[in-house]
Amino acid sequence: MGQLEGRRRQILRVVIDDYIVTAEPVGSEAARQRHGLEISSATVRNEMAALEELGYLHQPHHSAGRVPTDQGYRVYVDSMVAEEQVSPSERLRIRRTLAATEFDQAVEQAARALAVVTECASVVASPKLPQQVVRHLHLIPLTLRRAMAVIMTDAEVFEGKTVEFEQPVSAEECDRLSQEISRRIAGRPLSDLTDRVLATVIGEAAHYQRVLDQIGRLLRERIQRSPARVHTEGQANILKQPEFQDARRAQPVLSVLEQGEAAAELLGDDAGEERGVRVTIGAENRRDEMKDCAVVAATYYVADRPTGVLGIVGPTRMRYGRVISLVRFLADSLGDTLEQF
Amino acid sequence: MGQLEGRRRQILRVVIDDYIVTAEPVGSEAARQRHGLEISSATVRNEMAALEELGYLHQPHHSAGRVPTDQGYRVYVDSMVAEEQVSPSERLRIRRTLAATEFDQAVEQAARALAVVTECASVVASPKLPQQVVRHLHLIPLTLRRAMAVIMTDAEVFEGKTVEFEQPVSAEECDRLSQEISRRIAGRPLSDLTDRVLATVIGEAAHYQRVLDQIGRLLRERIQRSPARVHTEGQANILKQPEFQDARRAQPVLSVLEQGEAAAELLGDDAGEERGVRVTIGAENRRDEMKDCAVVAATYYVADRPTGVLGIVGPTRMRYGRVISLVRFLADSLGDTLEQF
DNA sequence: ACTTAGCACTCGGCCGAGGGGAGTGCTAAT
DNA sequence: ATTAGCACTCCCCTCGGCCGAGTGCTAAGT
Repeated sequence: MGQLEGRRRQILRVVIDDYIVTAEPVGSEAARQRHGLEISSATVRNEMAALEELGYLHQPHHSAGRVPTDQGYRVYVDSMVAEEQVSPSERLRIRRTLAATEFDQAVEQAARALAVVTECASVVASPKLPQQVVRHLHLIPLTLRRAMAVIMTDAEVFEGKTVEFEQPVSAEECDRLSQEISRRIAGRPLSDLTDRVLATVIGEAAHYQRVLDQIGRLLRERIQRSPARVHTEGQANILKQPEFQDARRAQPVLSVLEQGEAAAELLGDDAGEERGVRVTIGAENRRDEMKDCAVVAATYYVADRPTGVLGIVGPTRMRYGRVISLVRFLADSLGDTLEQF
Repeated sequence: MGQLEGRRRQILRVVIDDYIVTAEPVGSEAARQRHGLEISSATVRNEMAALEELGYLHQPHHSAGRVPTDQGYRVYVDSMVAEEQVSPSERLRIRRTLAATEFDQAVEQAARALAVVTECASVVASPKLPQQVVRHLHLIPLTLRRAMAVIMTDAEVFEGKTVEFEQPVSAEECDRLSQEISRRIAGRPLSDLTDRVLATVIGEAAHYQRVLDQIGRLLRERIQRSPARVHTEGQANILKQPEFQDARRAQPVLSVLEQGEAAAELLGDDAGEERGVRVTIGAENRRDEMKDCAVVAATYYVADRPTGVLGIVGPTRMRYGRVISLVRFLADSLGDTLEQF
């Protein structure tokens, strides 16, 4: 696809810049005036016609101004958007918010902060389980024959099914057992903990075999269903956007956001190996409910391991420069915060 | 507020029944026909005018049909709505869903189920902290000088701030300490655990004083801020309602739902001592963003102690009969589910 | 005294026409 | 290659008129 050369490029940029602010189709004269172009509106018109031909702009109807297409936004994001620095005061506010949280609320707070500053809906998919590293496992005795397993990883604490003992186990034994197991599995990623591994973990404690089996099963189930905790905030922000004034247009978008897994997928929770901010525009999204939305997402890292993914969902007409910076900043901040524990 | 006598009562009921289905102002003729009244439309008109005078109905404009007022819905809910039984197949589906969950997901699943069956937004405010009973506390060693406290109550597991030791503490010591503390505080409600109580809990272990202080502080903070975990589901359902087609009308409602505490308050998380289902209609709600909404809520009980509150938020025009039954059923089911752990 | 038929009236919603305005595409001149 | 000029297109808003649903009132009926 033809490289866009100087002036034409500039005009595309101007149109998009303008549209992002006004949410109205941009006419040739408006574009010229508002951005101080030194050429006549007729020339602008010619260029616009060419840009439409090339698929970067679209005309809602004959004799209306132009509106960017997904493809238009694509080249805008890839090569023309100026990243707006996050202001120091904002940086500070966000850092403070995160610093004040407890471990289990960091993810939630990050989502909230992101929603507030971007004025979009935010999604934070907390750690993909298989990659989390086990830190500690503890069996909390419920009765003499039952206990609940609580597992702490580097990124979250979760509790799971209760496990049953074959014979009564005292609280002290529970502790010993927990210690034993913890010591051996700590530091391994969850995905390592297959049955085989667990089986060899405690060779001697044969009569705890059943417990281990159950813990193994519990872990496996968790990992497979991988119900990556997803926090979504600021869904109501979507309704503030002019393109979503009609509830019927907004409804499918919110529905997808409400399904945690679907939302996480939008952020690219699988392909999320690459560093940096990913932008997915309109029809590029897998879900076609999202064809009028753009997703800006980044993977966050704890101790240099990709740990989770976070981002925002808004109309394709968004302030990419600002949003991209913010998403990057929040990914970094959340990573740092989690790292401190 | 004169008692409504026979026929007038019936007409109010008919109007509301009709409006709930059609979402259109109900005219005298329509009311008469669709519900087989044996009187003429003129009589119906007279009664309607009277009902309007009394404040039960409202006329959007001159020569339009009638629409129920909050007060109209109030008497409808209090004395005329026929509670629709939850169908056995639905009961079964819901029970199954809940039975299949793990402890930490029960609340979430309940919210989801409620949203699906009522087609409204659902809110489940998990346990009010002060009343939760401590089951176990465990210190997970992070380093030799830091540990994270994980507390399990009868209704949830939560982790809290890290605590710092004055001198190195081994993993085994951590366990002993956890045991010690757990044994003494287990069975008490969280609200009991003031500093004084904690101080006397372990008299001898003076050099752990600092740890206890920290745990005390942690608990107190948790209790005071009482960030009752709130799960909201089905927000997008609001957008399906004809009264919320305009995003500007829906936006404030969704905003409130997104703020967990605000949503929980709507359900009456404080006054929630009384058994049974509570219905709050339109302007009765504390938040005036909710003036077009009704809230149907119930407290759920674990082992006969009020534990949390759950309910739905929808337009005032809702199928109260069905929704009330469903909310009651889900409160019971969730209570049962939590009880099993 | 209540009910009902009849009727004039009111109001929202739905055209269809018409004017204004923004913006285009084309052509011809620079 | 650029630009001024111009006719044209289409949206949007408003206005008037019409239709229909529904009312309130009055007068007659039971």
